[in-house]
Amino acid sequence: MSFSARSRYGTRALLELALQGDAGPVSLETLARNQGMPPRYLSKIAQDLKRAGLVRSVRGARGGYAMTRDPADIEIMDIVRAMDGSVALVDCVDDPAVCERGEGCVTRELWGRVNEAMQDVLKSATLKGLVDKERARRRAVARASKVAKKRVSG
Amino acid sequence: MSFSARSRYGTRALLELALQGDAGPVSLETLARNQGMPPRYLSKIAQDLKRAGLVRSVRGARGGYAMTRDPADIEIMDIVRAMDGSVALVDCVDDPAVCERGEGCVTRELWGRVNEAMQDVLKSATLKGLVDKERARRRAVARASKVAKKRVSG
DNA sequence: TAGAATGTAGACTAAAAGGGTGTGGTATAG
DNA sequence: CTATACCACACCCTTTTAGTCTACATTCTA
Repeated sequence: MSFSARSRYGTRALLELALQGDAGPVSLETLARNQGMPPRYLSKIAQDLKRAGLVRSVRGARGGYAMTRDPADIEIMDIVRAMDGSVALVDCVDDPAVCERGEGCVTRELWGRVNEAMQDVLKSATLKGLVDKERARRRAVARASKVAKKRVSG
Repeated sequence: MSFSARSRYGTRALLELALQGDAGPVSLETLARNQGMPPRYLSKIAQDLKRAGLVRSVRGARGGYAMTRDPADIEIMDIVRAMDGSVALVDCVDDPAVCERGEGCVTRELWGRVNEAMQDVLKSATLKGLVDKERARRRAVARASKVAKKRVSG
């Protein structure tokens, strides 16, 4: 029971893309380097993000990937779903037929509640939320290092 | 990202055990049969439940497994933890050292929130809760079938 | 006390999933 | 034309998962 590297990488790739703004497509190389991910693996992930319509690609020299929509309109849930296919902690939650125990199963109802709690967070968080937090964090870091320098030189 | 069979079996085993009440130990055979689980596999699971102190075992003829505490004092979280070791959706949530990105990672903070949401449900649900629901369900089923019979005969 | 019914221990295995690499393309800017 | 991208897809390795098998220890009951 854990998030796949796919989902985590996918989210970070999209985060990086959004951070880069609209200055033309960003290459896999850059995305991978900036976020510390295996470039070749990321290339597969990028394909899936593209298939899901979360990014578009530009081929050829100076190509790369770019956002297709406003980060505010991308729920993290969308990313996870694109990466892992489903976001169900237990199959029978989505598809009762999977289990002969069927509807009345009390444990299933429980897993369903857990599932829902998880998805609620995933749905309420957007890419924009991540971007804003990351920008704030970077500002804070920059400020702190300026203070540190001042202290050293002073 | 899904619950292991271990956790699900473990929970159902405990549920069945609690449903049986205090009429002496219940054998693996019975537990497995009543809940539709592979008996041999369940035997391993039962070992782990025992190691976690969630059940005790009685060896020899007419032996089996029995509860060690009030179902109201067993959180589903306890069971899942006993079965899967950890209940973290992503390692770095428990152990920051896992990831060189460290504290400031905004995605990590997000996974942490998801994790927490999930664990909240797992902690708030107790075995007693499951038992009560299952008893209620069975009563409802019994009532429905009585009505059906009446209708047929009447 | 024999033997049937039980749990205990741990090696073993088959299949799947997960994470990642490699190779040989195709498109496009300059 | 060529360097720089993406693209498709086969391949590989390791770990995990779910489950079985064998041999053994304990205890009830006849």
